[in-house]
Amino acid sequence: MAKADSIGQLEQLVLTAILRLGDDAYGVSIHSTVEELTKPRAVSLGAIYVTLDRLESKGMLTSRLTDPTPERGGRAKRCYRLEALGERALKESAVTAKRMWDMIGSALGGRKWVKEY
Amino acid sequence: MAKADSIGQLEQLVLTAILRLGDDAYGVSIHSTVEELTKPRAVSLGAIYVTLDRLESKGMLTSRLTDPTPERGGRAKRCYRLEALGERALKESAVTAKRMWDMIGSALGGRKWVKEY
DNA sequence: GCCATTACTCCAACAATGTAAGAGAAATCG
DNA sequence: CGATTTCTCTTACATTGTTGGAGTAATGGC
Repeated sequence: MAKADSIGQLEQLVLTAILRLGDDAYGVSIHSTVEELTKPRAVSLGAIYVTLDRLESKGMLTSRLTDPTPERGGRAKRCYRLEALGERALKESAVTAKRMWDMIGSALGGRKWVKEY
Repeated sequence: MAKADSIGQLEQLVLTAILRLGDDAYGVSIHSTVEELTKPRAVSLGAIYVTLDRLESKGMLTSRLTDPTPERGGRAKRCYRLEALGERALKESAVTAKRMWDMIGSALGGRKWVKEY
């Protein structure tokens, strides 16, 4: 393994989406939440599933299959749940991200250096 | 190339350090600034140089060799300068990082969920 | 029942990035 | 000169990112 429990960018984004989505975190909803974060950059659905698999095998999250919903095409979903290990890794990487944001802000003079967002 | 101008985690950290260091951005100083951000996680010097090379070949930064300083062992340094392309990529990824931070914060109830930092 | 359609999951192959470990060059000090 | 210190750069490999498409279920209309 690379190191303790470091995670990559997409992994962070995926964990964040799961945290936010709570009980309704499954492939497609996670995908759209992630794209909300990376906008305007797109992310393919496949990338999400691959990342989900890897995070699960690292023990950062667990999954279960739900019953199909009575919607057109609504088939069974695999819902994910954030585990303690995953939450810890997410928080740690978020702190680094925040420090970076602050450093950039102060280096650029504290003024608003970005209008979007 | 992966996509437009997306950059990885270490790349973001390195660009941030260069922005912050201004005229004194070279391998060793960048390394210590990056570790200040990732603390308590360590990063090897080699990782920094490799990343610097890659960023330079992408046109995100340029470098020049400086004259040696009159210090014990003070040899010539290769100083880096952030180019427009790099600054743009950094800002973009920083915005995503900030959105993630905010989403985590609101998902966790707005309370202070981390004491360190 | 069948078929078109929709929502969703998962795999395989490849590209980019992250990381460690160590070799090697240049300068100062005694 | 030789020891020491600061710094750069390379190699080799591990992990993560990304795409594109295959495959499975369920619904609704005919």
